[in-house]
Amino acid sequence: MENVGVGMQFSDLGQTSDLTAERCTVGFMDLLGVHQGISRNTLIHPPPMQFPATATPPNSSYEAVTGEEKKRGYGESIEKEHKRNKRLGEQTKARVPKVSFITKSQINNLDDGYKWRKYGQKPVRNSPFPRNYYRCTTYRCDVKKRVERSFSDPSNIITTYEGQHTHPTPLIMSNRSSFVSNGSASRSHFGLPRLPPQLHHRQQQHQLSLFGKQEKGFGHDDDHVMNKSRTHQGLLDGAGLVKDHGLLQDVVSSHIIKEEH
DNA sequence: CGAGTTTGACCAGCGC
DNA sequence: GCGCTGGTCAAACTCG
Repeated sequence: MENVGVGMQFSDLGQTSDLTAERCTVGFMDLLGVHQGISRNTLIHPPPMQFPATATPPNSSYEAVTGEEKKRGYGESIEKEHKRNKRLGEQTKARVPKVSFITKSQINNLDDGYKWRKYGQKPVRNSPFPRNYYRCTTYRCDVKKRVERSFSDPSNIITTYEGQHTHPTPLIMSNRSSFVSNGSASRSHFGLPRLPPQLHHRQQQHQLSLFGKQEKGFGHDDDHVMNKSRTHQGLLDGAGLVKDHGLLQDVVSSHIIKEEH
């Protein structure tokens, strides 16, 4: 598992301080109110699922850009976006929570437990990879996300979520027994990516590594699924909710690079 | 047939 | 004013 160092700048109410990646992770978890069942080695989960559907996002803003990205101009684009958002924010007085993070993955469209509908695609300046625009398909939920592949490191997926879900994740809404008792429960119930066959095995191994070493040694795919189900039960709290909010599976290595409100 | 994707067109904001 | 760019729309298309 890769754990790229993150040079993070955390600014909250005017205070700015440098944080290590570890501190950053913990801090983010604090912000999200997630403390239990996550080891320090656990990678950051995609944020939108961290926010309870009705919760107010953390009242702070920070940005974290990997040194590499900053060197190569990504930080600059964020600055521009900051300016733009500031402008728009001043105009509208209704700034939407916006969270960006980098995910290391071979696939573009990670299944984070929500249903997304693609509504646009644009070529990115100075990048061979297009930017994709998605919108939550749930009725009256206006959350959007942008997904683009990092030009500096094509294995990095830059995802930006905008807004807050007005509903629980489908993962949470689903009946616990339906996927605990049924080994063939759909991947979406677990928030697992529906992978193309050629990527399936690789990604699955990647994901399994997130659940601990006890997963090693299960060679058969069905065993993978079944044991993954069991492992997931370990991630379920008493109410049948997933402690990792259904995201852990999606993140091979992700780093929050920005959040703003 | 419904849901999702693709893709060209359109619009607004910004910089020059 | 004009061109560029990011974001969105919507018709056509694909897929299950």
